[in-house]
Amino acid sequence: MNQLSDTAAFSPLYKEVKRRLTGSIAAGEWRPGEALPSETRLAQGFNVSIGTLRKAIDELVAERIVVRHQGRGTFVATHSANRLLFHFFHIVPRGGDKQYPDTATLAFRRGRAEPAEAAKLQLAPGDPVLRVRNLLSLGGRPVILDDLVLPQRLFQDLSEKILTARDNTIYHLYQTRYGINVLRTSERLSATLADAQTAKLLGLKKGAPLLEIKRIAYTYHSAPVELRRSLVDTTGHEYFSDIGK
Amino acid sequence: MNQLSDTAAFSPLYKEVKRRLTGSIAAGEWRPGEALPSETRLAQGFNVSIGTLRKAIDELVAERIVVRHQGRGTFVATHSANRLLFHFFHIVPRGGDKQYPDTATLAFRRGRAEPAEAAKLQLAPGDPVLRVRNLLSLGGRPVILDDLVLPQRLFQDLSEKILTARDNTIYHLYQTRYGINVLRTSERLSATLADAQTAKLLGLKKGAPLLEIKRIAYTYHSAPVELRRSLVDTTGHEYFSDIGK
DNA sequence: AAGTGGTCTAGACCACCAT
DNA sequence: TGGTGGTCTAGACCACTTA
Repeated sequence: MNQLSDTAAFSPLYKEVKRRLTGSIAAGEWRPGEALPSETRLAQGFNVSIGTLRKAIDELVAERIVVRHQGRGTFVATHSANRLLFHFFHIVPRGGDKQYPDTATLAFRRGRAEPAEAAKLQLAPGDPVLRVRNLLSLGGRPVILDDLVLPQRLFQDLSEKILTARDNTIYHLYQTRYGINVLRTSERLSATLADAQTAKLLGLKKGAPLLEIKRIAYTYHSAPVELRRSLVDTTGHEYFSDIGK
Repeated sequence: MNQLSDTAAFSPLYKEVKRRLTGSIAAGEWRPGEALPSETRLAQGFNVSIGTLRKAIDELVAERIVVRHQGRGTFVATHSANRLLFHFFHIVPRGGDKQYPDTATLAFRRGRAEPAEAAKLQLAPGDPVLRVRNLLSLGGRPVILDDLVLPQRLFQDLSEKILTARDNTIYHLYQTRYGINVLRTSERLSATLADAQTAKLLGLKKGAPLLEIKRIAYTYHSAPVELRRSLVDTTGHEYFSDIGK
């Protein structure tokens, strides 16, 4: 008796449940780190069986939108330092263990979106954006130069002070202060040569080989929220990527 | 009444079913492209409920070991050209669509595993290996130089003739001729500069920036089957990586 | 029409966590 | 001890493919 959804397009019941749950999370009904109601209660609330409710949550778990803890409950995923380190940060020492980067903000400016940037961020050309330049160090040595472009609209009151005062990752700041949860990234990598300015910042000679990473970060419903270009000195570090399983 | 597995270690019933299915597939009981028995029959065979059987297959699908087709059956996954293109081949034209590479084999030699290679391939140093050098072209221009190291033991009769006579991807050859199904890869990327020989092969100047990719390819049970080093001219192409969702 | 996978249900029991 | 998620069952019906 629940098979008929009120929308015109057909879709399985558990997809509809998943959509409503995602909507509630995106709307902030349960904040990151908070527990959802128990499966029994949610199933009753949606008027579906526990099996159907669980199938919906299975997919949210697979997409890392929520996390289950047996005996405790189901929680909205957060950007803990560990999650960043193991999920969105791909630079590791050659033959060593992962380590946390130290970030120094070199520049913070307001500007307007170039046409190419606007297209990637789904903005109109000329829309206001924030431009941030960070220098990341690993093991005390500068390794990564990051240039970020953020839609001003999504980060209303973000200032250099707020940015540098954070005591956690930048994605954690997006999440806690602006309710923006980065879930997915798309990256394009290539090799390039250091120009004079970049070489100086990274302590290299002009013309040294650098790994260039262009990233688009997305939140719920594949909405883009950040553009990032990284230049990496791969003398002592590498980018890793595991595909499958 | 099925809860008790005959092994000492506890594990859910569906994991045991999954393990047996993986074992049968790895043993060649059903070849790639062939259909498994229907879910009803499998459930009866394992003496479990259809739900439990489906949960086991769900995980095999997630790991791309099998593929389901509604109304037709469940099939052991194959390395179709499309699967390679969309799953294991990450070089795309800047701002263009994916295309298939043309491969030319430049060298085929027998040798012995260096210590570092042996460790990555889980061999003993000095074990016999095959060394293959391929030049891959996209849009008629050479873009990628590949150097492969393969354990001789896994590719008994592989010769330059067999390698170059293939009419499909190299992973398809592994699968059809040697029963080796590449499921997962682990890659490390860095930037480097072209030496004289590489520059000549790729039509570049010595010292041009190149993307270096070191890959280990794995089959069932995370057994390594191939070592690969790629040098990519990223003038007109990029490496892409999508994380999440 | 027959057979396959896909969805959904209702309920039992187990493993784990907090108290 | 009570509540949570995790596993397992048995069966009904739907959607899709093939003959």
